[in-house]
Amino acid sequence: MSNITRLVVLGAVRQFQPVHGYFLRRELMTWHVDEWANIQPGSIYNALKSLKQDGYIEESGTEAEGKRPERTVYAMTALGEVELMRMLRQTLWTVEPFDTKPVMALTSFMFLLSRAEIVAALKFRIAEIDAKIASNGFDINDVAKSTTTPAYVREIFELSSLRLRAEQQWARDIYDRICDGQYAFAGEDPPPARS
Amino acid sequence: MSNITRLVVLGAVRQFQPVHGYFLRRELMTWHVDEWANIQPGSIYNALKSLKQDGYIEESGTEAEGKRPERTVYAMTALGEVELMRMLRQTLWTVEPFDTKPVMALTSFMFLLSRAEIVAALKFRIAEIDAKIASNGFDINDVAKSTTTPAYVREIFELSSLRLRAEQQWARDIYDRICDGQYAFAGEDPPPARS
DNA sequence: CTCCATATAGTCAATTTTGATTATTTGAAA
DNA sequence: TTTCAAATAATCAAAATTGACTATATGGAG
Repeated sequence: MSNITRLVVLGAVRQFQPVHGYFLRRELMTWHVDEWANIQPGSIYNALKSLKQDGYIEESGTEAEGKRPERTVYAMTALGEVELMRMLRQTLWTVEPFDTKPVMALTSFMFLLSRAEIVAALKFRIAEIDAKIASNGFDINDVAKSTTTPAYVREIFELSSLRLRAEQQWARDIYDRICDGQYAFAGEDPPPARS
Repeated sequence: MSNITRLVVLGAVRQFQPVHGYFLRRELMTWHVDEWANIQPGSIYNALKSLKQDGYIEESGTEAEGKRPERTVYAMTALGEVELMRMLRQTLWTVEPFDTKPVMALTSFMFLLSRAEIVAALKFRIAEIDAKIASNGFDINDVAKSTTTPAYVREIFELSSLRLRAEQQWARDIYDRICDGQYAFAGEDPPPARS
């Protein structure tokens, strides 16, 4: 499966463990992961199987509520904790000009990292986006040189650059808010209740 | 395969026919389809097979240049023409808040439709984006109500809305330029050479 | 009380995608 | 002139995804 599916499902197991597939399915659907990460219910069960096979999660038994069907319950392993952090960091420190899913997944689980790292990475991302936009400019030149490529393809890169600007604006906003103390991160107390 | 892969490959066959898989592969890679549509070479060959099976394209024979390996050459069928237009229209008149690929694919092949339809659809899209942004607002409310959903998930919708604004700006730009006569569309003469 | 729509908790076959691999040919350098 | 990297034109197994399907249980309407 895509890394995003693994990241989202592993992150969700970490957050809700011990947890069964159907719970994750319902919960993640309320997060609209089918829209922003293109994860369908079937993929969740598949991800659980595959994460288990890799030793990142383990079956902590089965249970049944009333006379409902049996449920397989999963929990993180130590290996899984490490892998989740690795995937999260990898996503945090990489800007994808065309794939919107990584930032979305990142946003859902960034509280697992420290405030300091998120702040540093956001700063990095803001600068990195300038670089990607510059790179798009060169791609536009390349495309213009090809005689077969339709001129319209240029518009794709223009749109990508505009979208990147939007993400940059968003990164700036959230950067400020996180610096101001909003949200709770790893190793911190829960945030003060908001009005 | 995703509809986008089918749309892009069918559109490319239409543009370059009679054409063999390896040409499409190279050409589409210069369009960076691996980046903006997540189409890998293998998917192109698979799309060709599947489009052929559906009767949208046909093998118009095989050829070989010098002592190079044989190449299978494809061309559109009448059915394929209709299907391409259907897919293109479907994409044109639908705004996807999270998936960036459809607009990208659309942009590559919109010249197959008439200028009048593109202009009308862009107008529609500009309004539709306002609606999607409003809808995001309600999703934010929903998410806020769930006690299990992390508050950060809200940021996903904020980011989506900012991205949609960017796409709206892009649609406005290109709308103006197309109204001013830029680019050539179905049933028009080629555009005057640009400086 | 009975019926039926919806919820529960998945599974599974078919379709797609990925990435590695194949087997030949060409071009350029040593 | 040999040799070796890169290009040509794919194929194929393995992995991932989709969406339809299963089989039971519950709750509410009539």
